[in-house]
Amino acid sequence: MASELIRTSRASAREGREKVIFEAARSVFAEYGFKGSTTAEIAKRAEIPKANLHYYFPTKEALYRAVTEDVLHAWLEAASSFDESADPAEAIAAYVSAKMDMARQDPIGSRIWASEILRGAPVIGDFLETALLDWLKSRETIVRRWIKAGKLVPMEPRYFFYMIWATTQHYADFEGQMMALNGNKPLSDAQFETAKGQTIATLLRGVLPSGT
Amino acid sequence: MASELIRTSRASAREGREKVIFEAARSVFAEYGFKGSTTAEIAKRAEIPKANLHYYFPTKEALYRAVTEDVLHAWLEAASSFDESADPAEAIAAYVSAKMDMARQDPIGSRIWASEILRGAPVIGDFLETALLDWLKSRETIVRRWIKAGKLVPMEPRYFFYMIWATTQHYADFEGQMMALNGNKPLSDAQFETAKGQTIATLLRGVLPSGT
DNA sequence: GATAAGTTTGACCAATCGGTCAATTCTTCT
DNA sequence: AGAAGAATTGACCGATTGGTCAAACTTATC
Repeated sequence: MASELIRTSRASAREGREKVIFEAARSVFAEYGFKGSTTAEIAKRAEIPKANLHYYFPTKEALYRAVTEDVLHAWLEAASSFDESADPAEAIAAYVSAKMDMARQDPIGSRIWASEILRGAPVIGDFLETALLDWLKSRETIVRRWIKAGKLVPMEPRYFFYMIWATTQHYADFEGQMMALNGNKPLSDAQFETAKGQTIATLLRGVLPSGT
Repeated sequence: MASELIRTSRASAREGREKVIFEAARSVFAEYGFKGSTTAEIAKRAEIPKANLHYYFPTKEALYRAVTEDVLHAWLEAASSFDESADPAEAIAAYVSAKMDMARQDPIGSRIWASEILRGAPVIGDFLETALLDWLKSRETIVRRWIKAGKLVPMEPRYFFYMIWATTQHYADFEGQMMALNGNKPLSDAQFETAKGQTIATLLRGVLPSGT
């Protein structure tokens, strides 16, 4: 009983320390990519000695993999918000909205993803060719069905998803550029909501048949 | 006369060697970012000894600055293809087309840009706050005029440009992801033309008043 | 063909890299 | 209190980093 509580407390203390390192690693990897990141810098941001970091994560690569898998997990969660049972406008709006919110709440995750792709996706390559491809194929089928039903304009679904991914990713990856264009301040909540609403509106108007 | 010719020949030989190093540097910087890149790797891709690289470019930073300024130059050229005298549909189509072609022809340049932004734009920061901001402001004015004239749907022009930048950039930066989703082959010319046409069509339908 | 300038290169340097290790301190359990 | 394990840390290791340098080699000029 007591031992269990204590073990739990110890375990949760460990979890806490792991999380501090994990978050430090996320920010460094997002900024410098895998090669450009150093365990010394990660340890510094986590405010622990470097040797202690290697006690929790034996290698830089192990830490990077942990961070990357977490990003994958978040991606899959957002992906599930594309609902085939809904009508196209609702499904697209919900999906874009979820991805925009993700970019807003976790820009670092998006940047790690971008950094991985830029480097040739050595770690998430498998995921792209399997889970992501499966997801895309199944959604293409849905979109094609909607097109046939006259609910969407004729198009190649794939490139439409690329537009969605591009735009939502942009709000995370190019935050620095947007800040420079916004008086060196990040987008306010109001600005972001405007951007999100307008993005959804433009995309929907772009693929919904006129007169809808 | 002879001396001039010879000097020219020597100078052009130098130019040629500089270009080899320059291109090697572009590919390495695009892949690993500034911090993750090494002069050894750049020298290897340029097929020269590292010491020789430092003869032409004294420091890694000098080489990176040269590469970055070149990217800026290309950006400005594409920017000029947004023609205020044209009608909105034409101006937007021409601009998106130019940016898509740029992403296709020089994905490495786009990736260097992205990598810079991810790292907080230490080198091109000034450019973003001056030239890019000026460009954006002037184009916002034009777009607002079009909106007032009823030629475009009401919107915040800024976020529309973000959509354009995002999408075009995506075709360069996420080529790896698109390849993974395309049987590990890059987009064919035909696929790319389809993507480009569809992107332009969707964006135009998204901002042109219905019945246009 | 001698001289000077421009170019190439292996050897080398201090600093930093990812990672190890043994000594120490802290926690938990009996 | 004391044994046993978990966690912490400074010192250290070989490899790699950006960059230097002097010696050798080319090229252009008289």
